[in-house]
Order: sequence, then structure tokens, then C-alpha cells
Amino acid sequence: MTRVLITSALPYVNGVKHLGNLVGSMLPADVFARYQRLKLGADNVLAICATDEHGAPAEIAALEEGLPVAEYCAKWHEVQKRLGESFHLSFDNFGRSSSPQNRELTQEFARALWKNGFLEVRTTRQVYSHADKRFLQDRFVIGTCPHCGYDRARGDQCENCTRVLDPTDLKSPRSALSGSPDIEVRDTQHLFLKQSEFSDRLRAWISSNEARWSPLVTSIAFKWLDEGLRDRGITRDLEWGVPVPDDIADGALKGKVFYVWFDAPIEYIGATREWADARGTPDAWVRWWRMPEAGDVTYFQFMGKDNVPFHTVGFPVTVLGANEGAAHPWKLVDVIKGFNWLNYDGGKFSTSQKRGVFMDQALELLPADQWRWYLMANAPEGSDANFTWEHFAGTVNKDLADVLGNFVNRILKFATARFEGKVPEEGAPGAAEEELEARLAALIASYTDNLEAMHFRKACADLRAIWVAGNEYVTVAAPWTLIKTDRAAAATAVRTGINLIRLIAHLSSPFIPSMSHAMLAALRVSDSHWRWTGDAAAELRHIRPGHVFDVPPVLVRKIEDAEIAAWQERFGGS
RNA sequence: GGCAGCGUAGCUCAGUGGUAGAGCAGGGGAAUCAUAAUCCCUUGGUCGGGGGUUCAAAUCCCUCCGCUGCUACCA
Repeated sequence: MTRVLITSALPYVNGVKHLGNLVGSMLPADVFARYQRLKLGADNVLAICATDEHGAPAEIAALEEGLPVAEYCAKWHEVQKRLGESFHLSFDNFGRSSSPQNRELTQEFARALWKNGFLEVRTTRQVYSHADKRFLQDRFVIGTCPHCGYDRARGDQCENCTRVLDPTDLKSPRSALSGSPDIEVRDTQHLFLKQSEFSDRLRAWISSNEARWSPLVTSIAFKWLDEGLRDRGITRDLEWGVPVPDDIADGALKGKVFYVWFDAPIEYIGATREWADARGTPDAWVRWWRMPEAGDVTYFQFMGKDNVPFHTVGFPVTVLGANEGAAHPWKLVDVIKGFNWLNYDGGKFSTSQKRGVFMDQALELLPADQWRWYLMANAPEGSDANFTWEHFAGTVNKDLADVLGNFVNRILKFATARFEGKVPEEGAPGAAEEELEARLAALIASYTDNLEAMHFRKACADLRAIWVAGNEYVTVAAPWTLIKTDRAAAATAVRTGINLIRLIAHLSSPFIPSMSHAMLAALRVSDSHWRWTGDAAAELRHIRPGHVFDVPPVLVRKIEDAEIAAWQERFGGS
């Protein structure tokens, strides 16, 4: 038996995520997980996500909201978890990087790296603010740019002249948090991960995956390797995070925490442990993550391109370094799927500027499936993609309402009017049905291949072609004409059409699970236990004559021009 | 500044050496079961400009223009 492990890049806990965040990792991970469950069975698939909760941004956002940081994170974790469920994201666990399980694992990884000699203590100089009683990250120090004189330049880069800066370059520096000039440069000690020692191994590993990963992922990874890996600080002078254990460096880093980027990917494992603990099988995580128990697992990671360096360099170094001399090495990722950006009407989605459409707002407008379909059919796979309201409405109306929704409606209404709401038994499949079966077999094969390759746009095009093939069949079979002269032939067309709805509902379920469920419910057919198949002929004979069904309300209502205009107005698109 | 990616039909995008493709929009036809929803056919592009390699270039190389991202303390 083969098993599949899927992780989505962790959304930062800092507020509601926008559609760009959704389509860049969580949504495709869910679609892929749903497909794999249909193929392998739910027990052989594990899909993991979590909120990424540590780091200075969470601390500062909590201050702004007037909440203790732990409460702040708990609150926004719940919000994100609920929104994910509302989007039908079917993660086996949506965890928290601040969990005790992740704390334990992060410390375990750090101890292994320390023991293996891949961590060292270095002294760095950092800005400390007396007023804020904390060390400031470079970008939280502001002052006058020495190059252009801009008086609100940040310590990492001047936004005015774009030059890269060091905080000590700034004239009249002050804290961006309190505005206080009472700051000083202090020595502080940090743990550094010796990434540079892994260059050759990483290059060989990435090269070996070049054929399977996309150019987006490999080109970013090679870029970092070509520029030369630098050792990376993995601790921070913060309160909120996983504490550095005292048994590393003889307690020299007491009171410091690990950098959010060190503990966040470890939460993939942490969230699996949370899952195992919650279901009362605390050892169940081992067979997904430790070799040789996880030898039959293929591990897929989904992420936006900003995350690729951390998943091709940072986390692999953590894993490889901890694995040296280990009896049960950690599972390394097999396939990385990266996404470009989804832009909003020509500009960037922006959390800080509230530009674009956010997950909670989207669901106020339309059901999740409409968004899921649009986003996946136009996923930013090959290059950055662009969201516009007109394109969105056009896609939803044409694909979901006209092609799919109307297909279901026209068959069930006709069958009810002419065959009393039961699957008719007369007639036998003929030329039209054979043609349909052959067409479906070819389309399903292509659809499956594209899902396997995680080519989601192409998979959506195939799925849509399957819906079109359904309409094509109905048009050719024309039961409304046959019913006048050959009731048995009309019955065959109706029976085939109803079975086709069932097959289409199952095939569509990874992308539009709610609509799929509604179709199957109307047919009074169960949506559990169905397995992925290319056997269209058998599927089209599944529902027996005499079976009773319902005509559901319109599956997808069309978006009206007035709504598009109103939404453009409300969200600021053109 | 450096690095990377992109620039293909009105729009959104496939296509990495062998006679330019899909969906939408536009045009024509068929059908009238259905959410006026469908199905078929079809118009439309000197593949950003220029130069080069090749029997052959959207595809490889150079250059210019435009857009985007990254640049290691953003997460």
C-alpha cells in the first residue's frame, strides 16, 4: 500500500487571509488531498495545516489589539480554522505552531542539530529599545536615510530610494513601535544553523528532483545555492516562541526563543502529533514522519513562491542535520508544488492595506465552491495571475451555472416530467452511449494525469470538458424528440444522463465538494465509499431502474451585472 | 544596483526546435429538455522590438523596451 502526506504552508496567525493566500497553498493542498482520498482511501492520506503563530508580528499585533499574545493567537487561530472549514478545506488537522507538541519537537530538532555540531553560538549586534523593553528587528528601527534623506527610512531598506540599509546607517534612529529615540546597539548571542555545510547535498537533492518539480521551485532553489548559502540565525530575543532549552550551549541562550522560521515547518510534524493525540493514538504520527516506518509515504508540500527558499533550503537543512546518526530519520519532502501570486485587479493583494478580497468577505458574497472553482481554474501556476470581478463572474456563470448547473437541471426536470421522478428501465445503450463512454474514458484519463502532476488549471479544463461532454451527449441523444416516437430510446438517454450526473458529481468533488454533495443528495446516492475510476461504462450503469430521485433547487445562481458593479465599488476594483 | 520570471488572438492563459492552440468575448447555424441555459461551425495573432544560430525559432543566443517578484532581521 502506498500513502500520501500533504502539507500546506502555514498561514500566519495575523488576521484573516485573502484569496491569494488561499489559492497559493491551502486550497490546492485540499483539492489534491480530496483527489488522493478518492484514489487511495481516506486512511492512506493525511493532510496537515496549521496557523504559524510565533514571531514579532504576532506580538506587535497583539499589543495593538490590547490582548496578551497567547489570547490573540488563540482568537485568530479559531477564526482561521472556522473560515477554512467554511471553504471546505478538509485538513485532517488544522493545528497551531504554538502547541506543546511543536514546542517539544522544535527543541528535539535543535538538540539533535546541536549534538551533531550544526549549530554554533555567535555574537551579533542588535538595536535595543529601552522604551519598548525589547530588541527591535531592523525594519522596526526608523530614521533618516543617509543616501536620500528620507526621514522615515526603515532599518532594513529605505522605501524611498530602495537602498538596502543597516539600522546603524540611519541618522536620528528611533523605534517604529513607540517612536522613542532611547535606543542603543547591544551585543546579543544567537544560535546559527550552519547551512553552508549542506550546499552540495542540497544541490544534489534538488537536481535529483528537477524533472519532477516545477521550474518555479527549482530555479528559486538553485538561485539560493548559486549565491552561496549563509549560516542563518535561528533564535530571537523575543518573549513569544519556543524557548531555547538550557541544555544547548550550557544555557548561554537562556530567555531566547527560536526564530519563527525554525519552528514553523516543524509544526507540520507537530500538527500531525496534535492529530494523533486528539484521536487517542499518540504514536500514530510516527508512521507518517519517521523512517523506515514512513517508507511507503510520498510527501507533497504546497506553498507560494515566497516560501520556496525555506522549504528547499532551511527546513531540509534542519531535517538533514538532525538525521545524521539517527536510527529513525525524519521523512524528507518528495514533491514541492509552488505557486506564483494572485494579483487583485492589476495590483497586489495586501493584508496590511486591506486591498483585495478576504476569506470572510468572499463567503458573504457567494458559496465556497464558486470561489474554489474560479481560483483553481485560474490558479497562478505558470505565472502570476490576476483577479478581476468580471473574469470571476464570467467564469462562475459560464462554467458552473450554464455548463454544469443547467446540465443537472435539464436532465432531472425532463426525467421528472416524463418518467415520474424514477430512473426508467426501458431500452439499452446504443451508439450515442458508446461514443459518450469513449469520450469520457479519454477525458478522465487526461484529468487523472493532470491531477497526478498537480497541473490544476489543466485538470479544471479537463473537468469542464467532461461537463461539456455531458451536455453534448444530451443534445445528441435528444430524449425530448425520441419520447414522441421511441420511448425506450428516450428512457436510455434519461437513465444514462442520471448516471452521468452521479459520475460527474464524484469526479468534480475535489474542486467543488459542496455542489458535488448536493447533486448526489438529489440523486439519493451516497457520497462515501466511491473510488476513483476510469471505467465510464460501468459507472453509467450504476443506478438501477426504479431508483427515485429529487429535482434540487437551482445549483448555482448566476451573478448579475448589478452585483459585479456593486462588488467593484465595495472592494475598489475597476 | 544585482538576480529571477514574464511579455502569444479583444480578455484570461496553454504551447521549449518541425505547417500557431484552448476557454471566454465576437459572427453563423442547429435544437427547444433546461437557470434564454445548450450543442456545432467560425472570424481573429508578422508569438513585445531588433539582431543572431539553424534546413527549420513562440521555442536556443545577444540586445533593447515594458511588467512583476526576490535581495537572507517580511512572514
